[in-house]
Amino acid sequence: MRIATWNVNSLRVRLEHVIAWLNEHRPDVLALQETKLPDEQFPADVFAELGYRSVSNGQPAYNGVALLSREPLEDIVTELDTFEDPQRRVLGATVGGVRIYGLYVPNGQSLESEKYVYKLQWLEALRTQLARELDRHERLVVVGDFNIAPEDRDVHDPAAWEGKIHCSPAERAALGRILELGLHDAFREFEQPERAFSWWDYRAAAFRRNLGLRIDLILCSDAMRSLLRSCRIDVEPRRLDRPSDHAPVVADFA
DNA sequence: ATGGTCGATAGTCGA
Repeated sequence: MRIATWNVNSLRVRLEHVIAWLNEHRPDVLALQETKLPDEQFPADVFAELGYRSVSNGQPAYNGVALLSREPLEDIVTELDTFEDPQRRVLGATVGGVRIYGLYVPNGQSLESEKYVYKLQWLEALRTQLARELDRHERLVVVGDFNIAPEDRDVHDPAAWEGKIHCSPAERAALGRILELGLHDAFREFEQPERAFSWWDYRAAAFRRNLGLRIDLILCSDAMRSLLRSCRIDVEPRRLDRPSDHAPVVADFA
């Protein structure tokens, strides 16, 4: 089972990139973030032609997540049960006996921002929800744009980013508490190239200089880790014209 | 060079 995640930063703009990528890589499940589309404008028919069912949890202009799947998506959830949130950031479904969550974790903006408080509260509610899901589902995979670089090796310049948004101790601790539930960062289960990132700022030629962060993650439960065969970041779509600022991340399970 | 670029949208906000 191939599971992938991609923050597309507007599905309207990136639709042709997503279509091409689906046809080339044929994941079983693709989680999308920042679709920036209300559900009624989600191009479900386009994906259906490619053999993908889909579910959208969208809103206009901001946020928005979706799941595409070759097999039926069952028991869909669109909320964190313990966190009232008008922002559309969560989509969970069961596919072939695997519980899958696609997430767009709040950015947080800066440590002084109210959005940072919101981010940390949101992550705590996510922890509560994933604990409950693990009680019910041995096979759990949680993917998406976490807006947290787990470790300094996930940051192009750790000194410059020390204590900054995406890298602050509180954010990393919040992610750590989620991992302590019994989840594993699939990417780090394998030997990887150094300076491997999944997001590069549009400014200052950051991609060409590989000045990025690894903030797009695939987490998996113990049972899924035993099935995990590979995990990689596909930087190729970042080279295209009008790219998303994020690259897709792909994990293969037996 | 203390900015830079995108996307959604219609003057700015969010990333």
